Amino acid sequence: MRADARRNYDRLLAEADVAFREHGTDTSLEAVARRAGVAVGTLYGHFPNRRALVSALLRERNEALFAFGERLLAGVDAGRALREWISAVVDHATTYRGLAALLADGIDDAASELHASCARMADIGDRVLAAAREAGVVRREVTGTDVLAVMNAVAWTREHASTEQADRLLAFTVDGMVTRRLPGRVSAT
Amino acid sequence: MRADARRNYDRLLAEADVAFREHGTDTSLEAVARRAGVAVGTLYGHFPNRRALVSALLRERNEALFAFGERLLAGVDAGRALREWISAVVDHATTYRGLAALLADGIDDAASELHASCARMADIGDRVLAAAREAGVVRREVTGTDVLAVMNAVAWTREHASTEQADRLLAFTVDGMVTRRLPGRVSAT
DNA sequence: ACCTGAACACCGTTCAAGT
DNA sequence: ACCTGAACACCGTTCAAGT
Repeated sequence: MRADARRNYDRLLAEADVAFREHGTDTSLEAVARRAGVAVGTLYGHFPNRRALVSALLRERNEALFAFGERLLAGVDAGRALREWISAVVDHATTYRGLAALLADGIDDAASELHASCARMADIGDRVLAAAREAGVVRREVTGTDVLAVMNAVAWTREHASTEQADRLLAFTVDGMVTRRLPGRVSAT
Repeated sequence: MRADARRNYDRLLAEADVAFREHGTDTSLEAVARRAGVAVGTLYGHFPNRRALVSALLRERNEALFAFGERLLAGVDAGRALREWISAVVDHATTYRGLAALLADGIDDAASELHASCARMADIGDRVLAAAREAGVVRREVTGTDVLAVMNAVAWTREHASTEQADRLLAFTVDGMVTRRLPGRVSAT
């Protein structure tokens, strides 16, 4: 990669991060290019579409998330691992407004640049869930896609209501998935 | 209202319904006007913005929903009433793709054309919830906004995953909100 | 090998001019 | 009282022409 290309690539990523943080993933790509001091064509040269840009921005963050998941799997408390995994993914899906929708759609669309990381997330989720099931802490009918569905729904609720409200929703749902329940109190997440 | 104005108004509503059903609430208003055989300015004359158009389309549907809610309140089984109310609102919020987001945002935005109907929905929800609480079938910490949050989250999940998946999510969440639980089975909704 | 920027097709919204 | 359609400002995406 040529030195100037590298510089443009980095600038585009940096400005995209700022814009996504501020206006969500639906922000204008033209504006991103403008703020990066680059022609639109340059942006499209590096990132064929919006998802590719999002995907590139999430790269390191994804690695950290997956590593965290593996660490949870190596731990002992399967019930706690499930809760913490869900929380971690929700946090991740909340990085930019609009990201929850991209991720939810990415899992079903093999052509999406986000598909690989979605699949990886699903895989870790399956294993965390399997461990929790084996430990007898989740109901047997809970599936991996159930877990994905809660995570996305809760992330979306953070965008459209509040973090607090989303966490309450999460608490009730996890409680409905869990085998035992503390009497009279929503279980902590 | 002049006769031609009335005709344009009706045509716009009809075409908007078709377009919203097909492409969601984010569809092009220019295209709606075009298909209605009317200039864009005419559309804006009748409906100052997208929400006003959605709101007008939902009018009768809203009335039916509210009437159903009142009927539920007059019934006897408070637990069943809560479940049915949630289901009914989820169905309603699923009329057009993108509607769940509009409704979720509408409750907090007093200036939104959808705010009044959102408030009405919230009010009925509060009363249904109060009855369920009095009957001892829901946990005491469940709030009216918790109920709103589930409904919106589940409606959104219908858009981005599937009706089946959304209904599973709903079942788990309601189960987490409910006082008693059938052993080993997700309760029906 | 990469960048530029004009080109095309589309959109939301407003408003002077018409009837 | 209502409608028209041009006008303005914006956007996504492509691609011939440059370096």
